[in-house]
Amino acid sequence: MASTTLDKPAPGRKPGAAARRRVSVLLPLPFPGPFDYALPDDGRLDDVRPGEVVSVPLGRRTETGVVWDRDGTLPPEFAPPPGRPVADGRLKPVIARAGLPALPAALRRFVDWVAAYTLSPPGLVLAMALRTSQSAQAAPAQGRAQGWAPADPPPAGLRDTPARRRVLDVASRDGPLGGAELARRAGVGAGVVRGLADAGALRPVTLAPAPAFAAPDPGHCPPTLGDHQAQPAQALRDLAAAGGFSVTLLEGVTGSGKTEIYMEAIAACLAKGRQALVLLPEIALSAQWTGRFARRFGAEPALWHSDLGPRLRRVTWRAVADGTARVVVGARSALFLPFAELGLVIVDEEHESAFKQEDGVTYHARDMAVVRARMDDAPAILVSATPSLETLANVGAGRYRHLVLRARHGGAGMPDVRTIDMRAHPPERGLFLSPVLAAALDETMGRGEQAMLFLNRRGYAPLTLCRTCGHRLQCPNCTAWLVEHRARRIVTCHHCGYQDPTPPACPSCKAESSLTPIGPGVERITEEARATFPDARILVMASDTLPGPAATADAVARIARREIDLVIGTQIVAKGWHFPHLTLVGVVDADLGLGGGDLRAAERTVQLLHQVAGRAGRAEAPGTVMLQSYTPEHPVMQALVLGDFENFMRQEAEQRRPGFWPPFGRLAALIVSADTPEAADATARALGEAAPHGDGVQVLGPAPAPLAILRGRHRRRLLLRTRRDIAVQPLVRQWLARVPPDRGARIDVDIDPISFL
DNA sequence: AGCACGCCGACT
DNA sequence: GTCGGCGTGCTC
Repeated sequence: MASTTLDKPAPGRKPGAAARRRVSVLLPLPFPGPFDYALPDDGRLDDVRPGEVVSVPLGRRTETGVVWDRDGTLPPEFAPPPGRPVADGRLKPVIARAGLPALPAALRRFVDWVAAYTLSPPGLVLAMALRTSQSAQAAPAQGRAQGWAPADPPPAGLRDTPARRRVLDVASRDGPLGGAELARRAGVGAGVVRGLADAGALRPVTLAPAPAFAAPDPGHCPPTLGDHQAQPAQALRDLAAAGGFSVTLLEGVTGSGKTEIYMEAIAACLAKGRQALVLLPEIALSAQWTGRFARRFGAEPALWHSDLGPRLRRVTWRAVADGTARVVVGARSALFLPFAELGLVIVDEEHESAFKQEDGVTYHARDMAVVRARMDDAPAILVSATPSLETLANVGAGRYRHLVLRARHGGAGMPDVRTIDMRAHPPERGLFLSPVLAAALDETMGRGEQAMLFLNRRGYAPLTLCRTCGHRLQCPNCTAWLVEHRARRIVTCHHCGYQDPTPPACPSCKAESSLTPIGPGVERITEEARATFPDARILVMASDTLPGPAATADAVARIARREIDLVIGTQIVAKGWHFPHLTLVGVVDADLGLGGGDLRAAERTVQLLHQVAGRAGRAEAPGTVMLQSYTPEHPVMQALVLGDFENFMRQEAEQRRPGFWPPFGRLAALIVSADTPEAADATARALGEAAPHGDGVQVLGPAPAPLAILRGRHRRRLLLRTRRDIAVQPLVRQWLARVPPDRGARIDVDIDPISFL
């Protein structure tokens, strides 16, 4: 964008007659670019600098925005088209500074980059960085506490008593303190302090607010590293100490000690006086992570995620900006914090698809973390036991460095993974656990060890069918079945949240007790396990049975205390939990997730099941993993059985390379949604006709989206695929410009789509 | 995103 | 005769 921050009056012209001095201000609203404002005539804001947060008039309201500068930092094909400049006479003046710390240049460049890459209005990206200012505006600058320091020189003729002596000693030794605290530490009553103040021996001072975050100490409790860890740990320390942008993949099986190794990089970063950011895919993991961090560094990290309270959010945001928060651990939104001196970015479990934000601005936090690191000229570390093919391809191309931890910590062996061929060992009719798995569970619990059943499906059954007329319970708003949740006596849609009491009779033919559950969910597996193992202490872990991070942490603690014999869970159990007494993991349906034509179905299944398998056998007892499958010969099952992830990923790469599928090509998805199928079709057809074409460019679709109706909106999809050396953004931008906007139909763009629904 | 203006139905 | 529905358009 052409407008620079401060256009000084052209030399030789009279100020006033010349162009008014204007500033670009980016507002946290969905406009295509920043707006220009005049500096007020009184000169109050003449020294306003890029990044400063200001309030400006917009229409008849007042908005908070950021003084913006964009001096050609984006590659031209990424830069949004410049807006028409507004005539000087129509400029409104900036109202005032908002009293917030300025957004650092690296963050401003990052906001521009993310907006250009994701084809989002930059203001909406800025909104993520300002997600705190609403509350910051409301609250006045924090009130400063009153404290007392010894008067120097002391007033003449001060009566000296032992109590007064102690107060003055404490005040000079411990620095200025509040009256109550001073009295407490000196072991005197409040009257003594007041007396000294009245006598002029204590002078009132304004106390700096206590820092909200204690400084972590890199030397607090350094780990004793195993032989296999020493070298990678040193490599990461060197990287963080040297600074400068780089990306490193830290790969190591579960239990190889990846966390303690990358904490050494954090130590080096801290020692260098810079801040570190750690991204976790799910905030439920942060409790466990925070504990480890505190043991290593003697202080808690700052936490950042979407449901922090407004007060803590504000305090944290400011502490990150002024540098008192040295280490932040958080979810993807932490990428947009105003770090004063960011020196390291870590993405743990980098393969997790939870890093992809799907609503609002759609971005992949792993990829944007790398961009953020580049903006701050800092190293990035991607961590995983099962790295994504994208990251492995970057390693293969020499763009990323690679550190591999081979051994498992403490000498524990890798779990023994086998398949159970469900064709040869079918469960009894109406049941879902094969006799082989049931026997293994029985034996494990008989030895006093813990077992786990994994099934990535919530509820009782994924489909409910009427035996009389064949009717299936379907969501009224989506192309999806209603899932029965027997414990809550409801049927619900997992896509839009619709729910209804479980109908007593078939809604179609009115036949009584004719509705039959088809297939298993965790609730149904739990029912089966209760019947098979009546004495076992069973705990169910699913997102709808664990209402928050605290409940999740409590469940994990109960398992660790051996109050549970059998854990039955969905996705949530796959996370990096430490279960020291768990020795058997049974995967109820290992084939689940392989169907459905998703580009990454196989990769994701391997990653998920490997992660689940990693819960087994961490301490002395070796673990066993049993995969119930109808296709045990499938490459996914073989990769898990042989533990040969590397070979599997190589094959996966060779399947994607010829068709230029990611990571060997680029994708952009266009999702058309409208109230009626006709409106959706019309816009989808118009997009299809205006589709870009050329060498290395291909458009697939339009086609009904797999979820053809979602939340009552009819959806169509188009997919743009290009060679890796062709950027999709300019193509999509021009493409959309060729299609006239149609009221009622909406087009959402998803760059690098992960979900194909 | 707000907040206007703007032109068609049931009410004091 | 008005209050009010939310459709379209604008905000430097």
